Amino acid sequence: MTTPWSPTDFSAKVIEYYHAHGRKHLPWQGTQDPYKIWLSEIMLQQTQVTTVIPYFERFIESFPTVTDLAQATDDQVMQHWSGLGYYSRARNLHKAAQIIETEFSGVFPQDPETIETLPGIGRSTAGAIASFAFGQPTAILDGNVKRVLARSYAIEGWPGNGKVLKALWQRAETNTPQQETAAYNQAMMDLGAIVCTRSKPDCPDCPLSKHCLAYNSNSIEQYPGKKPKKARPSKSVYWLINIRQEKVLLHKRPPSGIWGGLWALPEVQQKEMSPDQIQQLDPFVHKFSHYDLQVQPLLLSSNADKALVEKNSHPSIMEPAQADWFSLNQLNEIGLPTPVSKLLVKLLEDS
DNA sequence: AACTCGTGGGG
DNA sequence: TCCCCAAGAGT
Repeated sequence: MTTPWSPTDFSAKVIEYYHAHGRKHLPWQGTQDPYKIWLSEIMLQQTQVTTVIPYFERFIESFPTVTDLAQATDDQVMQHWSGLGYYSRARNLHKAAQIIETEFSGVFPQDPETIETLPGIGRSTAGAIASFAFGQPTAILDGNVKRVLARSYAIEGWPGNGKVLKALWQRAETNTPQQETAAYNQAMMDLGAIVCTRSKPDCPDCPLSKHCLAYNSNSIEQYPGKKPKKARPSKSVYWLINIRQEKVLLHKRPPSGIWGGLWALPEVQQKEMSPDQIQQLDPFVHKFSHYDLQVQPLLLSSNADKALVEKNSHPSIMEPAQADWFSLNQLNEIGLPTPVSKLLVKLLEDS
């Protein structure tokens, strides 16, 4: 019977791993600038490191400080997030930058409770910023830490479950050391990303294997518990492609809902145009994590009734979407959903 | 508590 | 190809 790690021995092993093998040269490391650390933490939410790196570099180049970000337009910010997904992150980031400017005189708050009041920053992200930027002894609990803790202490159940999450936070708080917290937090994520991976973990080389309850009971695969799977629904829509004088008509999507704040092709559920006014392009399926979107792109001929298009493009009369015409160059200055961007690029290549 | 919110990597 | 899920947060 294996005895579990004591919190002090656990954190000592983890910190030792940081000095020997931890990641220290990612683009947002080697600085204590809270703005850069904050930006990286937001981009890294549910997004892999290799995906984030080029977005982070471009973003910092265009908006080097929180003041630059606060003063940027919505479209500028969304353009820099285009393709990264979870666009509420970008809208909340922009809002938070303006709050920091107006309510905190441009100075990033240091205590975790205040940091967590900013939009888009939850408990774990607040803990990460407070420890990395300000050296505070705050705990984090991202996917990596959840996996390492669930295995080390054989914490059963899916982390999305409230009780399981509470148990994981309890263990995270207990094990987070008061000293060298930043090194500990970074190393926990490094262990999860490099050694304690979700498939084929490298237990023989893990500094925590000696007292890892899952490893020593040969039940690594049971931890963390898996998310219950559900059927993915499917939606069908038409996208209207209306090109006049080298410009394409786009609509700005409302702030809430899918692709909020991005410019997309006008979308309708049914087509009410006569067949001679439209050309059906190749249909395709865009797969989200929670549903499939079946898209039938419709290329409108130049004599199609524009008024009809406009009418169909506004599902709600109460809240008409913002619409505008964009030239090819202007498409680089706004946020576009990935499938819209791909479709337009393909269309322009063919013509 | 359960659901929503993107996209891409890797098995 | 299909499926899981990533440095989670908001509602």
